This record gives sequence, structure tokens and C-alpha cells, in this order.
Amino acid sequence: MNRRSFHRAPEGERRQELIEATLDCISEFGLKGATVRQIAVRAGVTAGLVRHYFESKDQMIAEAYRAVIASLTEKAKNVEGDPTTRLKDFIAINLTEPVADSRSVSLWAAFISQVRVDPVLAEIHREGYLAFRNALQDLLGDFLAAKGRPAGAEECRRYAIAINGLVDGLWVEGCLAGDLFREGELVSIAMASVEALLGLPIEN
Amino acid sequence: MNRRSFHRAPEGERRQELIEATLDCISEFGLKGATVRQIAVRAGVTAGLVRHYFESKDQMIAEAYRAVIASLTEKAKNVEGDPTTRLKDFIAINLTEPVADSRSVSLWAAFISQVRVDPVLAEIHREGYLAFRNALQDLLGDFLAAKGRPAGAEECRRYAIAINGLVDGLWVEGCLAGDLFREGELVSIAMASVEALLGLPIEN
DNA sequence: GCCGCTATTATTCAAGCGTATAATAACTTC
DNA sequence: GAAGTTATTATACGCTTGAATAATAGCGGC
Repeated sequence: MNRRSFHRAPEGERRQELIEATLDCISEFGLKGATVRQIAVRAGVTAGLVRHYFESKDQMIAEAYRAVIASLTEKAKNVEGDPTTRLKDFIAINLTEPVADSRSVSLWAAFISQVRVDPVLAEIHREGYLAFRNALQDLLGDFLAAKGRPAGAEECRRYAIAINGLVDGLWVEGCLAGDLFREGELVSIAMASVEALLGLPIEN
Repeated sequence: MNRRSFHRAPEGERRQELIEATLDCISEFGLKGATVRQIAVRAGVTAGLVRHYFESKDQMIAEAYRAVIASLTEKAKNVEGDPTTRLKDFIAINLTEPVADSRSVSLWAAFISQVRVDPVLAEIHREGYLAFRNALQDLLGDFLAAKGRPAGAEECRRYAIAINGLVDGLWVEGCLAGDLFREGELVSIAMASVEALLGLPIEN
């Protein structure tokens, strides 16, 4: 009975592979289908290895959630250019692949559904949400100032809440039932809606 | 060894109790914590009874999802009065308890996360989403007509998509982190946003 | 080219899972 | 109030789960 041959991977690399495999399994089989064994198969290793890299399955799940939030927010937070371009890009990025796809929303929903259950995940969620909304709030502050209509913190906050809600809602709808919308339709609706909300054109 | 005494409930009533217990367990322990045994404990019966009322656990879960969608949509679809009042109530109802609470969003997210996994749940989701959005679309058509600005189907569709996204997004935010908002703040933001989107006051 | 370290595999374990089956207690009917 | 029906309980079965343990194979240092 020969053992499988294997490759000893650098620690960081292997951890990342395991987390990626975890996310694959959650999106394809749901949280309860993401078993240690299934995850190991997906990562091309045996189940025991999981516990060599993570204290428990729960801890690995929590790290996987951090990875999801990072991938959902990093692209949107790194927009560059003048305020108008950054606002426009922020909206478009969040409603276009790869941020907007069915895998992402499945992962997002799976973790959201655990926020009430697991305080660790609740804390990770809150941090991510506030960081995202604050980034949008700053973006809006810059945009309004550049358009010659500077707004106070409270006004920016209300705009940020509304636009964040709008973008999130459209993101979910588009991810879950993309075939109900025409190509680029959600971005177009979002752009027009934000213009109406702010009472300003998003043009240079 | 004496058996437990028990009460023979009417079929409809017992089914409903089991579904309600299922939803309680999902919202408190997550989908994977909603085991047949746990659900039975919550319903005050023994585990075997589940299979007397449902062909399988999966079928019971699907019926539970139908119940969730019904409870999320029935209140919003049954608004009454003139078009302006109905639109106003539609927004307020969706952003106030009992529709807006953390249990609801946990349930919603748990099922959403399974839409990719289970085609049965996917079909239930799509029906519910379209019914909800179409109800909103009709509401908007009536409202715009009453305000003397009748709109075609395509225009109403775009408004419905945007406002549905806005309300859904705010609903999720409020349910997950209600403490980040002041009392009535989300309703107020939503109302002002819809007025801006439509370019009309929501007043009689 | 051997040695030592440890990442990885293989195997095992108790607990919990959904489901199947048989016994029985509660209610209906007459 | 006895008989018949069936909703409900109790128990058992085979499988999967997350985790623990022991054996081993890959690899860097010398």
C-alpha cells in the first residue's frame, strides 16, 4: 500500500489554497456542504492537513470570510483619478464582473446568514461594512466639493447610506438573476439613479 | 419506561408549527444547525414526526423558504389607499419591523446562499423576486399617473429596479446593523431618495 | 549523500446526521 | 365504552462529520 506522493508547499501559499478551496466549496455546495473532506479534495490534499494550518474548521471559515470581504472591497476602494471618475468607477466596478457574479453573492449571503450565529463573523462583517461605507462617504464628499457644492459630514453620511444601499441592492439583484437584465443595464440604472439622488451629473 | 404524553394536532397546524420551528432554528443556528432533531425540540415533538409530515428534510426546508418569502412580501403587497399613500406605506413597511429585523435577514440570506446549490430554491426565489418587483412597478405606474406624469412600461421598469434595489439594500443594512442608524432614519432616507429618483414629492 | 525537521498522509474515533421501522397513545366513530 | 385509525413516540441503522493520532515522505543544511 503506497502513500500518495506530494509537494511541500510554502506556508502562505498552502493557506491561501485552502482558503480558496473553502470558498469554492461554500459557493458550490453551501456552508453545510463545505466539509473538511470536500475542501481538502478541492485543494488537492488530504483532510488532515487542514488542522495543520488552522486551529479548527471554524477558524478557517472566519479567515475565508475575511478574504471574501477583502476581494469585494479592495477593487472598489482603490479607484483613482479625479473625484468624478472615482465615483463613476466605484459604481461601475461594483456592478460588473468580477465583483458582480453569482459566486460572490453566494459567498456573501452564506456568511451574512451566520452573522447572528457567530460573534466572530459578526465583528468581521461590521468592520467590512463600515470601511466600505466610509470609503463611499469620502468619495461623495470629494465629488460634491469638486462640483462646487461642498456638503457637511451629516449630508454626506445620508448620501452614502442611500447610495450604498442602492448599489448593494442592485448588486444582489444582478448577481442572483443577471439574465433578467440587459448588458450594462444595471450600471446605467445605477448611474442615472445616483445623478438623480445627488442632483448632479456624473460627468467631467 | 413510560412514553411521553402528547397532543394530536390538526394536520395544517402541526405543519405550520414545524415550519416555524425550522425557521427559528435556521435564524438562530444557521442552516447547518437546523437539524431534524433540533427542529423537533423547538416544535416540542420528537424527530420522527418530521418525516410523517414531510417527504424529506429538504422538502420541509423548501416549504419553509416559501413561508419566508410570503411573510416578506404579503405585507408590502397588501398596501391600500390612494397611489401616494400606497407608495409611502410600501417603503415604510419594508424598512420597519416586523419586516425589517435581524431574524428576517438571516433567513433571507441563508436561503439566498442556497440558490446556486438547489434548483428548487432557485425557482422559489425567482418567483418571489419577480412578484415583488412587479408589485412595485405597478405601484409606481399608478403613482406617476396620479401625479400627472404617466410613464411607459419601460420607464416604470427602470424605476422599479432602482427603487427595489434601494429598498432591499437599506433593508439589509438596517437589519444587520440597526444600531448604526437613528430611529426612523432609514425610512426618512429612503423616502427622500425615492422623491429624488422620481423627481416628485411623496405627498398628497 | 545522509540527517533531521516537519508538512503531509493514512487511519481511527466518538458524536451527530437524516432516515426507517415498530410500538403505542390519542382521538373518532358507532 | 369498545374498536379502529393514525399521529406520535421510541429506537435503531448506516453514513458523514470534525478532530486526534501515528506513520512517512519530501526537503534544506551540512
